[in-house]
Amino acid sequence: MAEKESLASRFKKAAIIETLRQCRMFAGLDDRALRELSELCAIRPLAKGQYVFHESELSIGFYIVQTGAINVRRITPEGKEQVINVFRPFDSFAEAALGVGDVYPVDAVAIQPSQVVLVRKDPFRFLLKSKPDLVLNMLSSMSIHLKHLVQLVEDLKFKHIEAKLAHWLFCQCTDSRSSKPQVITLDTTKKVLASRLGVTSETLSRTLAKFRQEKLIAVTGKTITVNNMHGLQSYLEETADF
Amino acid sequence: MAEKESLASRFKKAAIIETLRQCRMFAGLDDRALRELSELCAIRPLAKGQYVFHESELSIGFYIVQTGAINVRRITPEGKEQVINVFRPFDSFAEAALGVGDVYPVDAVAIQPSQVVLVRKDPFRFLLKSKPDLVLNMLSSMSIHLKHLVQLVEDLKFKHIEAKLAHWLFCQCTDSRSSKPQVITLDTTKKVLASRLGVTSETLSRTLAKFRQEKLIAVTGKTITVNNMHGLQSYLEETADF
DNA sequence: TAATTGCATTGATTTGAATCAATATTATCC
DNA sequence: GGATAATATTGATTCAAATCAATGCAATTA
Repeated sequence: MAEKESLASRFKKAAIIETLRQCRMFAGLDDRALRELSELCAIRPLAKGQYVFHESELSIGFYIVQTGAINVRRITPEGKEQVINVFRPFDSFAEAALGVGDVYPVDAVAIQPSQVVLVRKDPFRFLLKSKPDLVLNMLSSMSIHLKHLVQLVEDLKFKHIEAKLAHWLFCQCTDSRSSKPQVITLDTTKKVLASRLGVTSETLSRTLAKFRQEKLIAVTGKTITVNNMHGLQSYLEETADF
Repeated sequence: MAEKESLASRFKKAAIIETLRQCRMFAGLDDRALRELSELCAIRPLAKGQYVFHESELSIGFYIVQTGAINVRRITPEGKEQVINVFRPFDSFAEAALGVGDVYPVDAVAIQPSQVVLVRKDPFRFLLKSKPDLVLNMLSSMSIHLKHLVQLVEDLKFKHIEAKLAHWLFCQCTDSRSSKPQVITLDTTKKVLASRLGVTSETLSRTLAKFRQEKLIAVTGKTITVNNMHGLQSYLEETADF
């Protein structure tokens, strides 16, 4: 009996650790840190329509969605606009509860049968206090993630595929000012890269061919050699149409 | 003379403390912590159109809006403006400057006469070590920022403008499942919304007109009333996975 | 080795959004 | 208030990328 419970408990803990690992806030932490963190977590199963918490309720921590979907209705401090956010697996919500403010300023309700992981506030705070390197890891990891997202947005916002690709290549190069050839190795298929740049694989293929013809790059399988970074940059400055 | 300066200085410090107190990142910190924090801050008054910092500029810290409004954006190679976000009083921006990156990845410019509080990077880093609550608030702020960016990417990744706009409207609604009309109030111009969705203002205008003709929405100035959320959702296609 | 499968390249055609352009409409400033 | 600028709508045209389609290539498996 006790053995069975222990087994179930261990299984739950593993599930919590996996959820934490996939959450943006904890991405990049090592297994030991995640295991320590999981000690202060709990799983809450929720029926459709069930509240995770109500507005003005005393906050006990923040949550990460494991399965299902949670609808959080916020009221911003200044304006009256009520912005809804639907949180899906591995999204965290109610992070504001981490502050010393002791009530939730929002409602959170499951719009599907769901499971959420509760990260208890006080033990979390205590853990951070005793593990300064954990803090630095989290901050730097989130900062890097933010940077990546900003860059992704930049790539997507370029109008022409030539600029998107040139910008992406530019950002992949370790030394973008160097005039020496730089070798980039794709860690995914070209299909995925195309998707990342927001174009079809055919269009990416054509653009790589174009750059190849202009001797700006050389492509062999999954390696791209940038021969003329300056030439590529001209696609960033002006999309001069000939 | 010295007394006058001291008086002005004390007044400024009080203003900084009040700004810090109202900023999400520092909400709930006690007066002593705020006073300590204010020691590493400075006030910068800005004329309309004046830059807080330029892209690629060496970062000296991050900022909190005190009064006015700051437009964080980048200028495309074609010389067009891409709005990342408009920050209003007590919003913080350029927190990414705290990470390893030592330059600002964007421009920040005052769109009204404004005042911002600069939080200097190096002394802040030092302070973090001794103030765990500071860390908690930073974590929550960054986590929320991440969520916003992820949503922006989602908007941009849709292929058709109809899907982008439908998705955006969907995310703005207080209750997306309700069949009752939902009212959304734009806090920016339609130009900015168009930029956010990655299209021209003309295209946004046409798409709003299209949705209006189909009786899905009603538009009056800066308010959009969603009459038929279900009809809008039919415009959502499959989301590209990356 | 041939056969299957998934990825990549290249061509022909279509289409959706950008651009160019003209005109409303709203907001801002003397 | 009226003048001026900024924003918004609508139309005609152009163009870049998607789509449709065929083929090539490389890796896995029998």
